[in-house]
Amino acid sequence: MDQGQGVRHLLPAGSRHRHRARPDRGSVGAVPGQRRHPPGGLYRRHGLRGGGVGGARVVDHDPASRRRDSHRHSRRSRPHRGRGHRRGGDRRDRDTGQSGGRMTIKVRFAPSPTGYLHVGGGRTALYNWLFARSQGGTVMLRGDDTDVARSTEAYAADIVNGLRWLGLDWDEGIDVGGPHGEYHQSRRLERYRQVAMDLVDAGRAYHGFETEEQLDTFRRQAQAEGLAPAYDGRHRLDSEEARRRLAAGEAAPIRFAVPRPGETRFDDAVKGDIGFGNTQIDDFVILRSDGSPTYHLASTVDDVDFGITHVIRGEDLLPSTPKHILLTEAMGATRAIYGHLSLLTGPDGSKLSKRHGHTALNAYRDDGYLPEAMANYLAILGWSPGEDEEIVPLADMVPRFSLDAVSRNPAVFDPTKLEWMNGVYLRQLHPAAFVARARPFVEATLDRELQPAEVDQIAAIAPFVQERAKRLDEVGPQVAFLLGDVTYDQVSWDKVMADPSVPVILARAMTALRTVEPWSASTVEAALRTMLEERGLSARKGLQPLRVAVTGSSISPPLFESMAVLGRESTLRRLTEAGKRLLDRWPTTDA
RNA sequence: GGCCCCGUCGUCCAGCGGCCCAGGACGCCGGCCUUUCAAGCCGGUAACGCGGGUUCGAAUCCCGUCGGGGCUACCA
Repeated sequence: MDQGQGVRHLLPAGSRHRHRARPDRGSVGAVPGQRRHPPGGLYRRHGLRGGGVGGARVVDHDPASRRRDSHRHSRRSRPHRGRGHRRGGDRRDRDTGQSGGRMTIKVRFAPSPTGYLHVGGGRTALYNWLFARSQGGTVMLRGDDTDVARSTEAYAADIVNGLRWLGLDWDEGIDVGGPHGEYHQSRRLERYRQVAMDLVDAGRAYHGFETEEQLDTFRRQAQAEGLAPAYDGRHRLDSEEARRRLAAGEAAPIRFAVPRPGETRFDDAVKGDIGFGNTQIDDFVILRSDGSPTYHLASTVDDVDFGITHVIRGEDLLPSTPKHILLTEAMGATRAIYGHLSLLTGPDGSKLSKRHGHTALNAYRDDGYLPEAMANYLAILGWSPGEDEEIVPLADMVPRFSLDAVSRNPAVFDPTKLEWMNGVYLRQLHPAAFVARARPFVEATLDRELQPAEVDQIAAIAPFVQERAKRLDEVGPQVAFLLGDVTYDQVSWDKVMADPSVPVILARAMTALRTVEPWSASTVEAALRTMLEERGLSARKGLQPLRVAVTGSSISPPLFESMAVLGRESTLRRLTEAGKRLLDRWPTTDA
């Protein structure tokens, strides 16, 4: 077999040590012997005690991990995660799982282009990136497009764009190329087939001729008996007969022969020690009867071939991790370190999905969220930079990131907090940058491009919009009054303009404003305040009608600045127009 | 059903056996500021799921229980 070929040279010397248990370091409370072998609980937790006929036998072909197993520890014995421990020179070792030497870590984003980039996918990518960058490792972007029917170019493009938008980059991958040449799984089909065939030759996999009924019956029965509904290969044909049926032209998928009994365990980089009894793992299909690879095969082969050292992914893949480990080791390769991130959920606690609102990252971009805010929020959702800080730009996160500081709890995606954070980032923007970022949104509101003079007008009012906006898509409506005719907001008009004092206020304001010289926010303010005083009006009462008349809404940027930017002529025209509307007793909207 | 993961304010995070009648942030409530809306500032509300055990001492360790979630395909 040649499966190992693609990997061997990618694994630096010393990498065999990486599975060693991370030492219990320095914690006052650690009671080593006891903690490492929790009384009784461990096996029960993994379901290997009850009726444990064969008992738990570790089937493990990797000497390094066998050594690891000899002082396996429960997740509770994970090294302390406190701030003090996260700093300093020992962090690298703990994160990489190695206890000596240096290993170049390599991670991958492996989205499948069967949909838009999901916020959860973005977060996973972000954590991968943060981890790699904080460790001086490399990042790869792979296209897991084995599902030909559902994969599209458009989705693939959306994923690349979304990742870039978030501020991530990668050293090799589908769009940038790299030393491995081809990063699309759909173009590596031959390789997967070869691996599958080699596995068959080695007796680690077989052509499965079981019928749907057989499988169905098996699962139903297992379930009825309270056993794992994991197909155990009982209908597997001997290779002689299988060969015969194949030769007769029958198509059959290739299944991996899971060694049973046995146990597959691993030290998850975020969850700690996890084990599965092999009876829980079915003889899963690795190559479909049409010759295409399943996710398990393609993904595992690629992780091996591309030298991925750390597989950091969503917790939904945790139950299939033993399959990947078994496959990897059957290929003669060294397994990667796996780290499973808990899922993002909706307010109801179930996996984030469309019914919870937007799940596509691009929807947030279109709603006027800043990528900086999005990245920050996503990072904070499940990880804490410490120091009670939450506003931490991506670049600052890098040196502070640590995988074992990642939370094991699922996190509710809270758009409200995202919005708050977006406002914080919006306010931090340089005014010119704010205008530049807001411009497309204003153009979208107007449905046309902005003239240079209009951009200048917006720039003049922008600081006042910036300090109150939470999203970029609020800017258009806020500044629209500057760019064309006013549109009166019905609710505002009804609420403010009905008062009998309004016509007089409008008239006096016009008189006051006609002589203002020069025309500026401060002179306008002085003139209007004088007018207010003469009429004995409060600012609250006297200014609102002017606001509605000039901006069309009772919600607007500050009035004096708005008038200043609008200009005397337009301001007076709008006050006149509003007055006319009142006289006509025609207080409707369609201006 | 089986397996796995998870359980601190409504939400996110901190907490690593005494510094905790639990801290920060969002939200919410109240106040200040104020030309609207915001922003800002000040204050308040609110949590260790439950039961045992270990210990002088438990949010922290152990066991159990309950609850939530994920997976359980020739999808990924």
